[in-house]
Amino acid sequence: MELKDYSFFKELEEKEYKDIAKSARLKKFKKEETLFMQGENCTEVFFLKKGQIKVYMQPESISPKEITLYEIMPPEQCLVNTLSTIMQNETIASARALEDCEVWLVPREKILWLIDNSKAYRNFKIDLCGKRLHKLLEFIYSLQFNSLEQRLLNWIYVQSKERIDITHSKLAVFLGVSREAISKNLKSLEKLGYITLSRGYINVIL
Amino acid sequence: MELKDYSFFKELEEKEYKDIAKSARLKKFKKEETLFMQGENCTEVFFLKKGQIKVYMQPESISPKEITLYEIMPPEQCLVNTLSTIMQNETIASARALEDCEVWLVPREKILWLIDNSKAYRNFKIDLCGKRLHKLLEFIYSLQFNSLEQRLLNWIYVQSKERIDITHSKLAVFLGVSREAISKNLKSLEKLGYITLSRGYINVIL
DNA sequence: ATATGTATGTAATCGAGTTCACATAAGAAC
DNA sequence: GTTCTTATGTGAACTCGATTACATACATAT
Repeated sequence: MELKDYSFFKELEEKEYKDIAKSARLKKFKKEETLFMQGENCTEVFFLKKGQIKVYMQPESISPKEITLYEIMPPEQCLVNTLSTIMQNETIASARALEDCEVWLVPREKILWLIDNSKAYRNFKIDLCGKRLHKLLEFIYSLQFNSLEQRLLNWIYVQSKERIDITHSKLAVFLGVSREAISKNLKSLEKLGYITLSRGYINVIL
Repeated sequence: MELKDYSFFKELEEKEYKDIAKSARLKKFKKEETLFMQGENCTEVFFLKKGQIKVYMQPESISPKEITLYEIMPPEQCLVNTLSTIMQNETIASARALEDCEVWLVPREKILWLIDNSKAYRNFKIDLCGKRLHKLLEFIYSLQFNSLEQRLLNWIYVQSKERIDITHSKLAVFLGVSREAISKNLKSLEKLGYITLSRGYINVIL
């Protein structure tokens, strides 16, 4: 996906778009590389060209634990990154490349200009913000009220694939629980007839 | 707090402000009354004149359980309410008056107009959004990584009062846990020397 | 001062997830 | 094939909070 393909640029005049495009720098991130860390202050907004990133939090203590807040692919943008950039404060979450990524970095001033001058960009951001907030609240809801079994089942259905390639280990990190708890609950979902399990993937029974 | 006291109105021309003020209707909510329920679609944005409201989620099943997402007082606005109004979708949370409230309801069109025409309002909303998101992520963090004892201690310090008037029961509903768990953990914080407990209030030891 | 309602303390039991410690199984590499 | 690595299964002990069921303490009204 090219920079000009972001819907809101269509509304801009050629000159204005060029100005923004010129200010953007393209950066590549290898799989597993960090885009930003919690505690850092973002100074540019990411426009994903290629790849997929995930945004997560880790406990203060050094530990392999983490919990995934959300994952992003083009043409989505990261709300945490945008708000940290605009507000010039520290992010509370981190972002990591899930695969090799290419990203345009657009500096803060251009984003501020876009917000003030592009209705399309404003709408894009409001929409982003609305959807992200909704999903974060759903996330809080599930942490608070759903059993792990229910969270797993939701996760499986959200994938909307018949075959999901993932190990129990990775799923455990994703959901922020132990691997054993994942194995046990998946087994129980298998007994209930929702899925069948194999090494490295899950088959969803429709 | 009067409608005209909201900072972003100062930037508007008299005529523009009058137009918005005219469209707003003042509504009173008694303590405990519901401002909106999860599943509803907000059509107006709340401008709190007086009082305090809380935004919370409840499980689907009928139960007295709930978890508080945040509380609001003038001149804050509710992000969930704003986004539901703008995006015309269902809220995933509910709001209730913590005390007798007075609220101006400003219709959707005026909010859209403000976003497009008032830089001050935009900044107000971006700021609101940034702060709220930050707190929601902190909230997710504490649900995921902190023990109840730690969450309690954080809550106590956030109050930044020497004497906090609250019952264990209300605190339990607020944090979405059982009253017994609150009593036990408060007792343990008392033994650790952080607080002293009395009927109806907590004294924080500085 | 006594009665009443509400707040708080506490103990027993249960359930869900963690941690630790292995056992076993499936692929990949040799 | 055999070996090695990684994924999965499983059990035991443990922790934390939920639930249930009371006991007790405090505050106010009468």
